[in-house]
Formats: sequence, C-alpha cells, structure tokens
Amino acid sequence: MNWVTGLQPQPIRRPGRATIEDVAAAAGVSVATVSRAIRGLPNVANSTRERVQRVAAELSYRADPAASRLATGRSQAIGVAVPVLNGWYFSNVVAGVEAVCTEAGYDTVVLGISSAEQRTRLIHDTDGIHRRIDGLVFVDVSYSEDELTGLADRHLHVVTIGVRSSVFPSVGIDDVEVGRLATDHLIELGHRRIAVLTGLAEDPLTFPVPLRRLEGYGIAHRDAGLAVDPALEVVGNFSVAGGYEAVNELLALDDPPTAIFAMSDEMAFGAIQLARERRIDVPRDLSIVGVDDHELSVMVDLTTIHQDVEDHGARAARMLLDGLSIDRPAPTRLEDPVHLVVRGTTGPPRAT
Amino acid sequence: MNWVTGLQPQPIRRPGRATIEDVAAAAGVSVATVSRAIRGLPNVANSTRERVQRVAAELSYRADPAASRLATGRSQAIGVAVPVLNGWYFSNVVAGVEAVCTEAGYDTVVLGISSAEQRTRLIHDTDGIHRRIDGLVFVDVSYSEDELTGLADRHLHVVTIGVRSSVFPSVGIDDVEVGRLATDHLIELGHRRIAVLTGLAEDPLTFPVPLRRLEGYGIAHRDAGLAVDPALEVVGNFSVAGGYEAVNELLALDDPPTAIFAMSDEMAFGAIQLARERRIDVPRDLSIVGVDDHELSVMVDLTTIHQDVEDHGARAARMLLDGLSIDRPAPTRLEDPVHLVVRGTTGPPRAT
DNA sequence: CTGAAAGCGCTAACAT
DNA sequence: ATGTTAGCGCTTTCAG
Repeated sequence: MNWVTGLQPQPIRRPGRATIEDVAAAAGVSVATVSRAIRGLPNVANSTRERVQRVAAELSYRADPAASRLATGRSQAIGVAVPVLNGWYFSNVVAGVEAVCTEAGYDTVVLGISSAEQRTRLIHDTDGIHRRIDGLVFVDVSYSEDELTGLADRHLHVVTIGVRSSVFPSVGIDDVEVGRLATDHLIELGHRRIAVLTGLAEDPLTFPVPLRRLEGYGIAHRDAGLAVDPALEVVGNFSVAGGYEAVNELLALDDPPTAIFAMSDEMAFGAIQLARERRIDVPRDLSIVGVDDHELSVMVDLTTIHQDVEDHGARAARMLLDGLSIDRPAPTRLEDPVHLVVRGTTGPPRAT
Repeated sequence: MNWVTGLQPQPIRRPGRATIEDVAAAAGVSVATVSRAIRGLPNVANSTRERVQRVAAELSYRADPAASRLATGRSQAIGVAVPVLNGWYFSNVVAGVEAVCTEAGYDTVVLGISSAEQRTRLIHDTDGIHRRIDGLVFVDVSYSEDELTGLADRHLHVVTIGVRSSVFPSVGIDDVEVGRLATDHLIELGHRRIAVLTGLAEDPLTFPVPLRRLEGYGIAHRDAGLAVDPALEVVGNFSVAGGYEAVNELLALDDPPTAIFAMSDEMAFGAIQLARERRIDVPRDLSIVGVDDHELSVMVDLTTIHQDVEDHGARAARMLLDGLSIDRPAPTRLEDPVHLVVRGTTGPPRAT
C-alpha cells in the first residue's frame, strides 16, 4: 500500500525498461499470454502472437534474465573452466565455446582454474557455481570420477575437453596416439635418445593428458625395442619459457638427447629458441616435434601434430547445449583424428 | 494442487539446496536477519551473526544469485567484449579481467564481437545485455561517442581498453607515441622507405587504434623531413597470415621498402616468415619492428614495442568494479608507458 | 485460447 | 537488534 497518497505513486524505475506487464497492458492481454507468445509456446492464437510480438518489439521488451532464471531455474549461461586463459590452446577452446554459445543465446562465463584451491572450490560448490550456469565445460582440468559423479548427482551438466570421463561426455583427441605418432616419427628418422617435454609436475590426477601422451611415447619405444630413459622426461609446463628451461636441463646431461618430443608447440618454441641461442643446428643436432599446429609453427618450420582446437571447443559446447534437455547424457566420446605435419625441425640424427 | 493425495506432497526440489528460509529456521531467526548477517550488514548482534554464519556453513547455503539479482538489480557479473577471443592480445586482456573479477566475486562473461551485427546488437540493447551484467569492458571495439553516451544514459558502466573515450574511463597506451617510437627507430637507423602494416580496412570508427599509430608514423616522418608514401601502407589485419600477405604485396612494389613497422607482433611474425621463405636477410635487407612484446618475439629476436596487456585487462576491470558504486565515473584515462625493445630484426639498411 | 494467481528466493523498507 | 512483509519480473499450473 502507498500511504503517501498522491506522492510518487510509482516506484523508481529506470526509463525504457519495459516489463512483461507493460507489454501485456499495451497488447491488451494477460502477462501469461505475453510470456507464451514471446517464447513461442503453443496455445496462442496466431493473431494474438503477432500482436504481442509487435508490441514487444515496439517497447523493445526483453524478459529480465534474472527473473526468468528465478522462475525457471535455468540461467541461459554456461561456464568454461580453464587452467589459464591466455595461452594458445585455451584461448582457442574458449573462442570455439563462445561462438557456439552466443549463437544459441547462451552467455559464456569464463572460470580461471589456476590454483588447486580454485579447482576445489569449483567442484565442491563452495562457489555456488551451478546456480549461475546451466552447464560447464572443463578444459583439461581434471577431477576424479568420484568428484564428477558428485557433480552429476547435483544435476550439473558437464562436458570435458581433453581428458575423457566415464560420467560425462567429452571431446578430444587420442592422446596416446599423439605420443606414439610423434615418437615414432623420431624413431623412424633414426633417433634413439628421445627426450620428452611434459606438463605440470603435479598430482597426475589433475592433468592426465600428459600421461597419455607419455604412454604413447612409451609404446613407440617398446614397439621399436627401445628403452625409455627416465632422465629424458622433463617438465616444461606447456609454456615457451618452460620448454626453454627444460631443454637447457637436457643439454646439460652427460648423454643428451638427439631429439625432443614437446607435448605442445609452445614448449617446442622454447626449445627452438634455446637451440638457436646455443647455436645448435636444428634438426641436424637436435630434432624437435611439437603438438598443436599453432599458427606460428609454420613460421618456425616446426614439425608438429595437428589438432583443431577451436573446433574442440565448439563441439564441446554443442554437446553440452544439446545435453541440457536430457537428464543424464551418456558419456559419449568425440575423438578428433590427429595427424603428423612434417616440417623442417625434424630429420635424421647426425651420427646415424 | 496435488491431485494424487499423499504422493510426493512436496515440490520437486533438488536435495542440498538450502534456501534462506532453511537457514533462518535452523538458526531461529528471521530471513531478514540471515540476509543481514551473511552479507555483513550492520545491526546484527555478533552472537547472532556468528550463529547464522555457522548454520549457513553447515547447510552450505549460498544465496541464489538470480534471486538476489532480481531483488537488488545487480548481477555480480561483468562482460568483456572483444573482437576475437583467440589471438594473443585479446586473450591476455581477458585473462587480466577474469583474474580481477574472480577475485572480487564477479563472474566474467565473454562477448565475441566479430561482426558488425554483433556490435550493433550489443550497443542497442537488442541483446538485453545490461540486464545480465553490471558493467562492460570494451577491448578495442569502438563506438561513437553518441553511442557510448546512450549506454551511459542507460546506466551501463563501461571501461574501454585501447581506444580512449570522453564518456567512459579507459586504459591503454599512447598509440601515437607507439607509432612514432617504432618509426623513429627505423628512421634513425637510416631507413627512408618504411612500410606500415595496419589493421582492418573497415570504417575507421570501428577501430581507431591503427589510426593513432599511423598518426605517430606520420609525425615521425614529418619530423625527419620525410614524406610518407601511401603505397607503403598495407592492411595486415593484426594476424600472422595478414602480415605475411601484406609483405608479399609490398615486395612486389617497384620500389619496395627497406623496413616495416608492423602494428602487432603477430603481423611481424608473418612478415618474418615471408622474409625467410624468400631468403630475404633480416635485418640487412629488411628491418622489422612490431608492437606488443609477445612472448615469442624474443624467440624470433623481434624488435618491438613492449606493453603489458594482461595488466591492461586487470586495471580496466579494477576501474570498472570501483566505478560500479559511483553513478557516473569520470572518464579518466590510465595510460601505460611503452618502450622500445631493440632486438635483432632491425638494423641499418644495406645501401646506407 | 486466455487469464488469475501462486510462487521462484532474496532484499529492503518499515515496524517493533 | 530483529521481525514482517511487500515486492523484484517472470513462469506455470489450474480454471475458464
């Protein structure tokens, strides 16, 4: 009730912000009808629908997202959780996700998961995340199956990129094959001491992709009757600087490698840089193969394994959006083929 | 009404989702007190606040963001609008923004503004954006002052990165100085025919940064008593491929340049690549200077102009968040100093 | 096909 | 210091 009769009877309201009631009034129908008409629900006479839509357009009416979220329980937004936002791989994934989401009328909220603490908060809902988004795509941020099951139980829709999951759909590549492909290439060229630049030195659980690639690396060795030397496995953190440092270490070895399998092009770039500074001839004295087919690899003539990362993001988003209507989508796996792109940084070792 | 008496009498409610009423009941207080206690508002006895917070924690209660958004009108989310999401510059900006926002408890929603249509939709509220976010940072997506004023009138808080604005705060660098610095460096080395790789060939309004840098390029020439040759201004679209193509064109000229000022490192990378393929000696036959100080520039030994992009994003976010409480923040300009980093891709021209 | 009304969960007066 | 209650703007039975 308004006690101060006649004084500012209407609440302070931003001008131009038409509500559903305004539209209803202007169209001479009830708010329920407006809601139906606008969202394309059935049981609305065509003439009515038309009129309502016209009026809504005139008033440039848009349903308040918060209000409809409150009423429906859906936020029309999805989240994309990535360890780091800059960095070639992740920004491409995000780009793919965003494109699809925007197209579908969903907002894309980015969630940086750089620390273990952020990772925990996210999964344990300390963060209240699943009130803010309808679904989540995890990009190479990995959780135990138990944790994921927990999410599923709370009705959060998830798609993972990179790591595969037994509880949620996922898209990625065959990382074992990646490791095998790269290593095989090197072995075929005649290399016997092949170093590998891997990811973070953390709990394997948090990032299994390097492990899979390492597995492929191992398989290639085994198949060729070669033994792997643990000393040749160095952490490069998937960064240029990390790759640089890693190779620096490797070259200090008594018996340094003749070839390097870098699990990302960025690490390979770092490796190349160090080689240049040290005046090491690539590929004569050191062969280098990367993974990603970064747009700059062609520039440095890097042999690498191609994958279409932006497409991974797009496909993941599509899967997620499609799955939103189903209560528990099957944990399908979408696996993109990968292939080796041979360029100039790999060749036979000098002393073959 | 539930017709099947006795069956599932309570509404379908996700388990574990405590509401403010649950907390109130459990703590033996009213919902208003819970609200106050949890948000740290005054007028709550310490003992009460403690108890409420404890109970809330036990029930792992979190205010439903949609509900509070509806009640308060604030969404606790900010948007960051970028032309493209992959690409070194933009992903770094977004990373900076996200870090600050997350820290402050705000969600970061990314908005790709690749098409003119998306640009229009966003600004004209066809998108309903300002119901979804409290503030917006525009990253090198430029609008007329009129359009921006329109946004301000609708109480949308904005900070721009790159382009400066007379209506909203902005952070960036002195782009005229960037152009001058790069060009001067080349002129001092003795170059007289200096090409410039610019941005999009679109409406200047949509992207003034290249224009400012071009201005600096012009000033440097004028100060040195040199004339600029329009034929040496080529569009490179700020991409590696664009830079490659642009230089390809330049070299076809009757009187090709001896030096190139690329407005981004990525274009410079493309230029370097082409030079390599053509066996053009850099810097002997072609000097190249970029802008950004991309982490890979050191790798290709690129002379460039350094700027801290991630920091731009962080500062913009901070300004935006700080300004949220003020009705119309002053259009301050935060300008980061830039400096030339001389590396190996620039040197005196052969025929000095 | 359309309307009335009861929420959705929270905040913010206003009372006490 | 705490409680009551009226919205916020929309969706969704349920009635008609």
